[in-house]
Amino acid sequence: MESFHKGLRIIPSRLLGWYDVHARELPWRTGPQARAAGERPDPYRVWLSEIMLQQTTVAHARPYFAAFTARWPSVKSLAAAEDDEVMSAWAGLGYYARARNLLKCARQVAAAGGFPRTRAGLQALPGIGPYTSGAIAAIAFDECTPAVDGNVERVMSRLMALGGEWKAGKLTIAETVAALVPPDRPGEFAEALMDLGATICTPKRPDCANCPLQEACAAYAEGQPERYPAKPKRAQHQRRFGSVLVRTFRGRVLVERRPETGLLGGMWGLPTSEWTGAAQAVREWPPGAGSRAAPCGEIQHVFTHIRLTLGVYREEGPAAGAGGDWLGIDEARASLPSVFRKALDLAAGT
DNA sequence: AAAGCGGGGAA
DNA sequence: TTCCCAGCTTT
Repeated sequence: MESFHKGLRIIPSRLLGWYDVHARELPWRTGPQARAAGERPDPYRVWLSEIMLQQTTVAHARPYFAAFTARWPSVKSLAAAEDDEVMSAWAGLGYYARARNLLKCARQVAAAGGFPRTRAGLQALPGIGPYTSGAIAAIAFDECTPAVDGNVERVMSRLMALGGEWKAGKLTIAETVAALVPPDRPGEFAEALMDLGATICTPKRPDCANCPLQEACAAYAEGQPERYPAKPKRAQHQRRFGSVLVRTFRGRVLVERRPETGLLGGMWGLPTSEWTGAAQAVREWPPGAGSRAAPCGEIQHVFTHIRLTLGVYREEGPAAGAGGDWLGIDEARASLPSVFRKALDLAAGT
């Protein structure tokens, strides 16, 4: 037990020493050398990156971060954007409640004249929870507070060889990390822990030979670090079926605004049927399809908890009923969430 | 406490 | 296929 705690105590210095050499270079990050030279992170860029990175890989978020910061270089400029501009710019990144909350948050922050500088103040803002508040407070404002994300949970569960109930393990991890945060470099400690999880202490086949914390790691000592974390299995996807209409006219495509809440809330969508459990729904024509609509195949798409198959129907000509919204084909392709972009691409290729 | 919420890459 | 990714919000 004593060696266990002794091992834990060396973690901050070992980790920061490793980070000084191996830190990932990321567009939203102020690296160890720049920090040492006195450069400070921009809270806006830290916040924007943290929101984009929620349950999202660095590779996926990277081009979106570049596009957003080019178009909206400050929280003030983002706050002044139209809702639709932001939702469309977010298209393809997923978890669209993040985009709605992003705009709400930007407007609150702009109205207040800047970001709150404490964890508690940050967490009161829309879209900022326990992890993100800690990360921004530590990275942008040097608050001595932990930032526990999936990477950190994995790293810590291995260091401590946490078996048993995962809920209890997460509490232990939160307490342990909180006690380890070094007051002089809280933000870099958070970044270092995440970098270690992303590059060394990976979910499968961790690179223990190059880990700066190897001698402090209980899971390494056991010989099977990949056994941790012992998370419960997730529920299986439900299967759903439906159909979708790609109606084009004069180089534009008919779209409709989806309800503000629920799946793909607030995004543009294509007219689609109810999604049911009956496979034959794929062959039933979507609402608004006329007599000249033509089936052009199926698309498959996986959401967090739904595995969806949609029959795609294409028709040329104006809508029979009341107008609706029309977007240029290219604009629609860029503004639609992935499931509808797939349908659009299928219809365009047939 | 549990469920809802996207999308894509890696193994 | 399965897992997981710099999680948060709502019920």
